[in-house]
Amino acid sequence: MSVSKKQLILDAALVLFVDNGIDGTSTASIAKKANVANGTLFHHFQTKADLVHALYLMIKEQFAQQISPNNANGNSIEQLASNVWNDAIDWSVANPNKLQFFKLVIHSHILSATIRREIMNQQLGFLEQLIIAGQQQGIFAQYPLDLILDNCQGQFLSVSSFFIERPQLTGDIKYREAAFKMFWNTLG
Amino acid sequence: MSVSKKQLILDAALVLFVDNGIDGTSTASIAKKANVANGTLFHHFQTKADLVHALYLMIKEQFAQQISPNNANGNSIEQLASNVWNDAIDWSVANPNKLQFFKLVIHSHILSATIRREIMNQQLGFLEQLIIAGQQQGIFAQYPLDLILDNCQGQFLSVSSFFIERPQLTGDIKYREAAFKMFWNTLG
DNA sequence: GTCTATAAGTGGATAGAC
DNA sequence: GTCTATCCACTTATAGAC
Repeated sequence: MSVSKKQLILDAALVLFVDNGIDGTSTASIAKKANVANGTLFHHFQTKADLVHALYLMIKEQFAQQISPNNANGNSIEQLASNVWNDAIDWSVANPNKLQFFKLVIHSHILSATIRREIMNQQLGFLEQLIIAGQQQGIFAQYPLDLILDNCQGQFLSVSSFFIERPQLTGDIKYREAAFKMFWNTLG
Repeated sequence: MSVSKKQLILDAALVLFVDNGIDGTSTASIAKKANVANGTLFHHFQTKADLVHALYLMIKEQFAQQISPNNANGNSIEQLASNVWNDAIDWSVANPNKLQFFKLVIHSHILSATIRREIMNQQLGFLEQLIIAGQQQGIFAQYPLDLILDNCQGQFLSVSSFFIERPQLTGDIKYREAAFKMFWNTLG
């Protein structure tokens, strides 16, 4: 067995959640798509909400790994911001289901409001540092940080979805540059 | 009877949808909260999806009425944009459930993808005109219109939610001006 | 139009053998 | 860990009396 049943369940769940919504996907259908027995699913995940949360944590880790700026030294704020933004967009386009799942989780009621808020904060930690640095250097306007972060998340989710729905535009430099420019202008 | 049963059902549905999600709300619970029999609900709305759609149409009409710029003449683009943006934020803060319901519908799978896309386009019609005018006057950058619209919707939904979750900041001029500035900067 | 009663099916979750 | 079999509460929607 090359892939664990637990992983098969998570993989099947992701596809079904994106296609039918989280509430619109039954645990039975997940087990069936994963070629796993119903009971096996509940052996690995106590409840459906636990499954959703575990799937989120798995994807979040992958996302964070791709996005975290690994060579911050010597780059301008704008270059750093461009790297982070475009890495995030690239990740979304390469993993459309995972980005869509993020959106589903944020708006779903299956996880508590507390967990959903925690989700958002964790995901934007790196961005927060960058904005604070930019404000200290006088590059960015002194808008309230919490408002900036919510605004940026809104832009990221909507623009990611835009590119996911139009794969032929992903490599279009005019669109890609415009997307970053709009994001960047927001901060100034 | 001052309010029709149909309206009572719509009112009850809105509250329950926002609290528990659309899929998380049963038709039985809607009927119960509306003090109406189960069968009455299905007399007025053939299916649950029909009820959701009808509720959306009702709210959309109210929103459009508040937002549509009624005195476009003689104002600068920036003044027009400010009016539209702040009217939209004011409406959201005054009708938090209705704004949250918009978000639920956009991300719900209960309505077909076609209808959801139509929803977005309709809601941003007035904004499209304003952006085109601004581009023609050279005030805005020549970013692709479809990308701008998706970006703006993302900003509006996230910033509206921000103010709804923090009512004490609604009247805070620093926050309100920052919110508009960020939106406005995006376009330049 | 409104009600009661109920159909017909699905949901998440459990028990217990292997 | 994995499976089969099953419980039972709940869901959307309908039938038919008033």
